[in-house]
Amino acid sequence: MDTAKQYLINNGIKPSVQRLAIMMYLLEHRTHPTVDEIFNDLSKAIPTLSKTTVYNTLKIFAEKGAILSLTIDEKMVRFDGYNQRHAHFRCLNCNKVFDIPLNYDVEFPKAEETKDFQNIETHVYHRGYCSECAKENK
Amino acid sequence: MDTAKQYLINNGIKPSVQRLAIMMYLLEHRTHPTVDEIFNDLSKAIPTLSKTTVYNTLKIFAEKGAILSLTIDEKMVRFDGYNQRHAHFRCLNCNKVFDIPLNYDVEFPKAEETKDFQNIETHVYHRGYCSECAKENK
DNA sequence: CTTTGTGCAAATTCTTTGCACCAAA
DNA sequence: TTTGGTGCAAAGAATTTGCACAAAG
Repeated sequence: MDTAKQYLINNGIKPSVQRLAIMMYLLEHRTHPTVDEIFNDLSKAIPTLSKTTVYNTLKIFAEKGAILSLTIDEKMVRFDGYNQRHAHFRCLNCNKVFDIPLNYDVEFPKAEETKDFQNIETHVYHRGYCSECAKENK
Repeated sequence: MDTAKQYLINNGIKPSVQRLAIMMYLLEHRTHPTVDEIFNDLSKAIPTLSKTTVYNTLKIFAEKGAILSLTIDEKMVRFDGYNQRHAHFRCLNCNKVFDIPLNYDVEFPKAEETKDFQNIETHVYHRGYCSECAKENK
């Protein structure tokens, strides 16, 4: 709770009840939640919460670099409050997103054409079938 | 043209006028076009073309593995007919998507939790500012 | 006070669906 | 004729926008 508050301040984000709740939610739920999931869960505790605020807040968080917005899903954006290096895996059947270890260094290539590019984020995504769904598809 | 036709057949896709045109478009335009871009450009040559057909067709292509669907963009899906290993870079300012070289091997990790996962596709995405936009932001 | 955040409703945009028509085997 | 592809219009779903109100300093 205080950790989340400090984390927001460190990232140049003014804490509010809503922002704190959303940040804490992301820190506690490593499930790459969607806007809807966050909204539905937090609405129980904060009945006045609006989905617009969830959208606004997540946008600010991502812009300030406090969280990562994941585009691995075709339909909607997902969010990740986790700050350690890892890759993602989305199951093409059940659509769940998993964290998976990243054992190698992902470096931005120093090619001629891209040497003036300013790289901010690097993402590694895998798509396939998770252990559960791979079993069923047999 | 014949190449595209053969390519479709090899991937188990029955060629039609529309499908051929879309496949050729993707092979000729390495710009990771969106549905709208494909539709607008091809409408000139095929005035009866419908956006639904573009959607249908791209979906089939991606399912059969003939093309790659890219989720690097927050708003819409992009498509890539290129079949060699490479990574992508999206400019956060101008939103263009670039191909960038992939100099290292991206392997699926053999961790305990993911050992039964069946990996189908691996994507490496970068986000940042392209040379043009990095210059402007100075 | 003044600035900034919140939340409702409406609008926008991308994508999918239902269904009728068309084309090829 | 039967199967599968195409295309229109409508529906659906995620996200954004405009604006009024509330909160914090």
